[in-house]
Amino acid sequence: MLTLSRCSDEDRPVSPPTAPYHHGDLREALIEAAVASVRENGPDGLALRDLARRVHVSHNAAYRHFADRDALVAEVAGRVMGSIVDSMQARLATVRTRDPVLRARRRLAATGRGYVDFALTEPGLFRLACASLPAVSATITLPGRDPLALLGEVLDDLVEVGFLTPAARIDAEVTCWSAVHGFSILSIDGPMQGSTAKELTTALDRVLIAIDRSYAATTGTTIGDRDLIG
Amino acid sequence: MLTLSRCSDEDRPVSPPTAPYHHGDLREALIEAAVASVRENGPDGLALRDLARRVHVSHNAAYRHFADRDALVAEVAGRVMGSIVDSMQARLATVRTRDPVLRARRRLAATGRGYVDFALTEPGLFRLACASLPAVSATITLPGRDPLALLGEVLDDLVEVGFLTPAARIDAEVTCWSAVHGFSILSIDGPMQGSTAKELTTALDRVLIAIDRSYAATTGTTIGDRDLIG
DNA sequence: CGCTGCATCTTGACAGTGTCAACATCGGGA
DNA sequence: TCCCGATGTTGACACTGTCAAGATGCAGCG
Repeated sequence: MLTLSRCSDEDRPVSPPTAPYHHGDLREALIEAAVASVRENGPDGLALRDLARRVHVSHNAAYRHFADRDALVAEVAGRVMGSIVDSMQARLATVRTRDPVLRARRRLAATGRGYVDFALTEPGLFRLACASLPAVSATITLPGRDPLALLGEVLDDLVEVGFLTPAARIDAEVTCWSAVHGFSILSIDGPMQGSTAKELTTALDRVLIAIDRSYAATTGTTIGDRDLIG
Repeated sequence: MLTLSRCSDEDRPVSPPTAPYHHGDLREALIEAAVASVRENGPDGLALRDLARRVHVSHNAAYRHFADRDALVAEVAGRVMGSIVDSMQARLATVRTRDPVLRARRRLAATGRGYVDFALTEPGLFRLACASLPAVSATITLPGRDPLALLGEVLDDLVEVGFLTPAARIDAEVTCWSAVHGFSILSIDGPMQGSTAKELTTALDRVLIAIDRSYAATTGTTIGDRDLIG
């Protein structure tokens, strides 16, 4: 084997045909490449030099657009947060119930389902978002792209329709987010990995029911355990 | 600055006085060094070569005791799990209540408090355990060293005293573990980082109360919201 | 007591990574 | 038109994990 012939560092940064010296939008291209890479190889597989190769640009070109590696992953993590919001909203859109109380309760459950949907569908990206959570929460999350904010709105509705006591509303984000986030982790990396989709669904139902029941107790609302399912 | 004078690779692996060629128990020394390193610099700061320097041994010596880096961190993560169990048990030991039902409920809360205690006290080690959760759950966790198993016992007690319905017992580990795990994450890396100890305590109380209330509802037990506090 | 086998540790090398400094190139405003 | 600043490139350095080969010392056997 030729020892030096394939030093990957010297990979031609010469672009494919018709590529100008200045890349069209290198910043965006790098982010997209990063998303693809994390999707395939998980957060640990992310390497600036590898991204540069994928985009046909020299290593170091990224430094014109990101201060360092962490800045890049923070940006990607921010986008992932946005995608999580999308996933939650997709589930929210499926709630058609008219009755205000039941509707609000089902919307809370839908929020959780959407969150877990994303974790199960994109485990690599989800792990990245978890691992770089400090960086993300340091960043100003764009309005409408923050899962916790969306959760907060749904919880507010729950108070408005009288299902949730204002006292119990305090720190409710923590409880709810914890439940679905923890469930996601256990599902993709913990003892529940390898479970069938059906098993996961019913387990998640139980978690969501537990939350619902907990809040019903604050106002003394009588509920049925299958209210949230269907 | 002298450019080459400090190539750290050539750091003398010559041991301090009185060190034999064969290290006494290199494996254990490496693990302890790893714990110290993670405690200081977090999971990402962990480097085999750095550990070797700390223990005054050449790089590569670790390979006689661990297949690769991942094996080392898996071992460390396993120990961390054990420490988490210790922390939970420390809290369990403080529950002195006689009344069986209230005792079982408080033991569940104590379990959660112990888990969060560890996360707040040792955020670096806690993050390592989270990040390498897949590796840990692949390993056979030693009996009595598994947080989930301990949680399971406490939950069984809750059924025995009639506070928790057998039906609600199903997947209860997931709900409970998710709640405290998620709370820990939010506290050390999420939007709650920077909160005072008091704020965190009352927030955790609310989470634990929500769980308690949820389970009380399954058997129709009437409870007071301050039962778990004090 | 001496020799030999083997687990343990060391040396040396290679590929890969992030990051800094210096240089090249292009496009748009004076 | 020219020049300057943004963008991209080249080259280097320190650091990492990991493999292959050699050195070393203990333990057990003759």
